[in-house]
Amino acid sequence: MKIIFAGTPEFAVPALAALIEAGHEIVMVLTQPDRPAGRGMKLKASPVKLLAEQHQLNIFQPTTLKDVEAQTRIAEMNSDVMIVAAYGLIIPTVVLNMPRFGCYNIHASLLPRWRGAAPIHRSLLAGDAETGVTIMEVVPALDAGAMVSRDVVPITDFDTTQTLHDALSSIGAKLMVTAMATLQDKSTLPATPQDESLVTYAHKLEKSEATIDWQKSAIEISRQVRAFNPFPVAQSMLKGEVYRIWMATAISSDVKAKAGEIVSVQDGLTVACGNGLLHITELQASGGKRLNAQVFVQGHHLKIGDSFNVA
RNA sequence: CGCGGGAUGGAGCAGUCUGGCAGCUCGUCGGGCUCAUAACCCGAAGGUCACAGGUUCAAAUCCUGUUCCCGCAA
Repeated sequence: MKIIFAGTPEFAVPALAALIEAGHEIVMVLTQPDRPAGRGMKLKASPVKLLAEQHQLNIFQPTTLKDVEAQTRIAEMNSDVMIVAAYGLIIPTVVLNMPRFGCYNIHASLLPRWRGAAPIHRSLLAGDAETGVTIMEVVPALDAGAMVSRDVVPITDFDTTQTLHDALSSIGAKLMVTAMATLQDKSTLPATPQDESLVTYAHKLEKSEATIDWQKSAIEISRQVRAFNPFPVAQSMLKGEVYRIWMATAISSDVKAKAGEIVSVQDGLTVACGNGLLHITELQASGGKRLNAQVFVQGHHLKIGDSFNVA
């Protein structure tokens, strides 16, 4: 089939790769314009663009899809279907209607739960027992289209946004390839509408949510740490320095100590919370690399009784 | 040239301000203790202090340039 692929970050890469592998004709790849990013603020190409370049695909990076010139270029493709995976630009209705079989999206949650920008983070933060991927029709309203297929992934106490992201993006790629095979075969894809009464929204992460409040329970803090790995990373102040906490698990315990206080430096770092203890296994000092907590302790001379700022 | 931190035996760090014997916590190797151990005791090896130049009687330390790593911001 003649496919237009619209995606930007790493999440979308496996899907594009799988569609190429499946033998579809990718007539155009839409991705966000190169932006200044990283240290030095050099222009940086999106992960999807890098893959598209490797396969010498037709790349299009408009700043907006609202102007007629961009819309004309897309219309000229005479595509069968458009696939959207974390593209990041609003797609006007006129563009949604261009491909013969319409427009399909890969979304990293079990819709209708967690529509919106940060579904993986929010499901982890909320302590959901499971998450997943949904393939659905793209409609003008945000992530509100009828659902074509889905797959469920359990969330463990050791999952992070990183691990779920990787798992979900590869599942999404498989589901989309299957969906496209059905569409090619039957020229139609059955879809069931979302139950509007179960809708929740996954709002974008705010930087201010990254600071740990040690008065919360260890379970909540552990979720926060894992939800914020690999970005923007949970952090806390100690002796005037910022430390980024990369990985931590909750321990239930009766140990009495003030919230934020270090209660053990054996086998990593253990810190008292409002309820229970947080066992930190990986962290990073400013200017330093992320380190296994045991190794970290050897050089940083932290003592029992040292305390992180409570919030 | 967006802002800032860093590079020191295999790992993580101190020492740099105020120039004067290369240190700490581990790891590794050897020995001891032990029924035994990731425990404890004794000992040893392991360094171009990122690279290049400069100042000095003397540079990890002060000055100049370069490379690489990290955080912020986006």
